Formats: sequence, structure tokens, C-alpha cells
Amino acid sequence: MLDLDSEVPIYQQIRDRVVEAIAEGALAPGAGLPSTRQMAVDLAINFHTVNKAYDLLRREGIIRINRKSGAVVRPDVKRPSDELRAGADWEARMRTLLAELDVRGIPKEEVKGHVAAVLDAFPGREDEHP
Amino acid sequence: MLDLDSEVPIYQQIRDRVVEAIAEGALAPGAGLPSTRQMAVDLAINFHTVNKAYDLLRREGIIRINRKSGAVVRPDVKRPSDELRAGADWEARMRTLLAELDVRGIPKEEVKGHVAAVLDAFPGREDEHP
Amino acid sequence: MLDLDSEVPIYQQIRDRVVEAIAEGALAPGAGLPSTRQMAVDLAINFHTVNKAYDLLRREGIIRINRKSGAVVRPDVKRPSDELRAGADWEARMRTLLAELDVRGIPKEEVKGHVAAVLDAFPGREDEHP
Amino acid sequence: MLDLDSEVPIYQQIRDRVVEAIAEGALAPGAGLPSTRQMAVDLAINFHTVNKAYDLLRREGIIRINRKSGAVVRPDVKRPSDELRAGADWEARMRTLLAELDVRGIPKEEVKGHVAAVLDAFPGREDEHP
DNA sequence: GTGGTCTAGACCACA
DNA sequence: GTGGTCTAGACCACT
Repeated sequence: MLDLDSEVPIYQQIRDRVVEAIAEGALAPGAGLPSTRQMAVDLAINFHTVNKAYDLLRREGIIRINRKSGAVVRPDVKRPSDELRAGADWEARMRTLLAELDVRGIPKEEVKGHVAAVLDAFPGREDEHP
Repeated sequence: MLDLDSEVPIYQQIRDRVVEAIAEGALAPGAGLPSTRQMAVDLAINFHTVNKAYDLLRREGIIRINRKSGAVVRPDVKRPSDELRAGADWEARMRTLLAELDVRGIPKEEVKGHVAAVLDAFPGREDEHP
Repeated sequence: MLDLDSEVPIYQQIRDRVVEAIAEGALAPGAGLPSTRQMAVDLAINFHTVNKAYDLLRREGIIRINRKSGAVVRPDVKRPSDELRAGADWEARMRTLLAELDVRGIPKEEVKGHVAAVLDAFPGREDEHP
Repeated sequence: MLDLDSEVPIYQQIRDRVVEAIAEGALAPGAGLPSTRQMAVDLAINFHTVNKAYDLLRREGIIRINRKSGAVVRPDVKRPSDELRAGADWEARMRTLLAELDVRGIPKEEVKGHVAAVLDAFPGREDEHP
């Protein structure tokens, strides 16, 4: 699951995998994450690295870290909130990615189709279409 | 246009801006880019940094670097080529980004709309709809 | 081992020596290379130059660069891969070299003998003769 | 025939093409080369560049340059001569190339076959097998 | 301690 | 005038 030789930092990969797990529904809002030491053992990496990933997720407002109960997915995640939207600059990042795909000659319809397929595979909330 | 305090390297930002300019049609295939030293003074950065960005674009097959006329956008860019598409774990990168947006509570339809809007704003190739 | 006065760039010479060491078996797949700074002091050159050589080898898919353990020879190197063979205008390069040798009056049989001798001295892969 | 965007210098490409033409027999020993200005016009390049290529060939002992008759292929080319062999370091260059091919996973027999095919396609001298 | 980035200045090759 | 190379030193990110 992790590529230790990748140029993308390990803590970033952990963060990405957690975010994807939440989006897919594998990690429900309010659910607990493994302890840093446990995940470090599972992934055979230094626990400081896991710590850094968790801290990043906390600063992004995606998880909460309690002294006693460990890290849990914030219950209000996946709900529209200005707090979560802020600091995302997601339009710019998406624009950069789309520009690269366009320049590489990947057909627009293929990209749109992939985006729709991925998004529709996410469980979604009951209040999505109010 | 550049954020010198960003965590994303300056040379990467330059590379991204060039790619976007090509996708938007602002930089047509065959068009020339400023010389490394010129762009360096324009952006108030070191010319080695521009050099690295150009070298990255060259290795990606997006521009050509000619000893006399400087850097030009490859005329055959935006033509689907296996080599260019190959370097593409783009589905994974897109999936990670989409998961983050979903977790941040951004409505799926808003994302799809933005994607379509950005893509449709790109001029596109003549052979896009054969 | 290095010729600082040569017209071929130092970083290219380093890259060539590493490739030769791999072919000879002196550097086995999976083996580690010296750290950039270490090799720099060993060769009495700037570490940036070594850095560039390693980066070139990485982009060629010959080594992997790991943040903690440094550079290692890719374990799957020497296994025929289309991507590695692709970057190969090798027939043209070989043709140019052979033409030069012919013009210089080096007997064809001597050239063939040298080629065979060098190749046969390389350990080779287990799957070479299936 | 020339790739103006290549990373290999134009004057070097000209030199390589001339050497190949001699090896193939298209340019016989003693034959004359086009004038620098003529070749510059033909190739649509600066005549100084052709000049540099010719000078390189002269310094390599492959052609002679006469004030009146222009550049001619040395009549004694293709014959074994210590003068021509010197300064070639061809074993080292061949070794580097072969090592790269081996590392890229190209079968040894394929390389040997290509070398033999190219060499045998060169006309060869009557005194080759004395 | 590892590699990565940026800056800076000098020199060279190429066209 | 163009890009390419090498050197040098400082700072940062990652593990």
C-alpha cells in the first residue's frame, strides 16, 4: 500500500490513504484510527512518521486527536463546511492536474468519465440532494 | 503568479504554469518560451531554477530546447502519445484529489461541474471529435 | 577513475562508471551506492555534481533513491523492460561508433572479438538462456 | 538527416554522418566533400558549423583540407594505422555502451548480431583478410 | 544523516 | 546571446 521509494513523502501517502478510506466509507465519520504505534508496526515504518501524518490530518480538520481515545475521524466530516473548504485551493490544484492531462493528450471525455465514476463510487450522504 | 513561500518548489510551479498556458492555448505548440535568464529576471529568481523547470519540461517531452532559439513548445504536444500517457498514474492522483474534496464536503456535482468547465475552456485539438 | 579535464561532463562519467559496475556485477541489483556527499568527498568534487549523476540514473530507471537509505540499484534492473529499451536509439549510436572504427582501420574481426569478450565477461542474467 | 533539436551538437552530427558515409563506401577514400558553404546551404545551417565539423574531421586525421581543392577524404583512411588508432580510446567507449545495453536488458546475442550485421555491411578492403 | 532546493558566480560550448 | 556545467554555501524536508 505504501511505496517507500516514492518521491512523495511517506507521511503524505499515509494521509492520502486515510482520506481515501474516509471517502470510500471504509472509515466512517466518528470511527477510530489505529494507534500510531500500531500502524507503524503494521507498515514497518517509524512511528514518528505516522505521527506526522496524523498531525497533518488534524491540522486539515479531518481527524481529532484525543489523549485517551486516540485519533478519530471528525463526525462532521463530509458535510459542507466553510472551515473544511478553506485552505484547500482545490480549484487551482484541479486546474493544474486537468491542464497536464489535456497537454498529455488524454481525451476530455475520458477524464470526465473517470471523475464521475470515482465520485459516484463514494457512498455519499443522505443530504446530498436535499 | 509564483508563490515563493509555497511548499511546492518554484521550479515545479513554473512547470505547472507553462503546462496550464499550453492547455489554455496561450502558448501554442511551436511557440517560444522566454530565455532562462530572461524569465529569471522577470520572476526575480535565480536562472538555475528556471533552468531546472525547463529541463523537467524537456524530459517530460513537452518542450524542446534548441541551442540557438531557446525553448519552444513541442509542435506535436497535445497529440496523444503512449510515451506521454505512460508516465501517468494520473488516475491515482485524480482519485486522491477527489477523495479529499469529498471528505471536505464539496458536493459531487460542484466538482463535476468545475471539471467540465475547466476542460471545456481548453481549446482542444482538432482531432478530439473525429 | 574520473577525468576532470575530459570533455564529457563529470556527472556523465559517474553515471557511466555506475552502469559499468552494474554490468560487471560489481554492483549487484539491490546494492547500495555511497551517499552523494560521501562520493563527492571521495572523488574530490562538489556534491551537486554527484547529485546530478544520481538523478540521471534515477530518471533512467537504473537506481532508486530512498530518503533514508540513500541510493540503491533497482532490484529489477537488467530485466528486459520496454520502457528501458525504449529510450534506445542504441542501434544508431552503435552504428556511428562502428563506422568510426572501420574508418580508423580497425579490423572488423578485432572489433567483433572485443565486443564478444566484453559481453561475455558480464555475469549476465539467469534468464538469459531460458 | 540532421536533428537541430538534438542534444548532440550539430557539428558532431555532421562529423558522424561523414564518417558513416565513408564506412558505407558512399564516400570513397580520396573523394572530395562538398564545400562548407555548399553544405551549409544544403543543410540550412550556419557555415561556421560546417567549418567546425570539417576541422574536427581534419584533427581526427580522417580528411585533408586543401586551400584550393577543398576537403577530401584521406586516401589512406580505412587502412590500419597507428596514427588513426591513437586517441580513439575506442575500447573504453565501446565498453561503456555495451554495459548500458546489458543493464537495459538487451540480450547479448542480439547485440553481437547487430554489430556483425553492421560491420559486414561495410564494403571492407581487399587486404582485410591477407 | 540523508537527499532536495535555492541562490550565486564563473566559465565554457554552441550557433 | 543561448543553454550547459561546475563549484559553493545555506536552509529545509524527511526518516
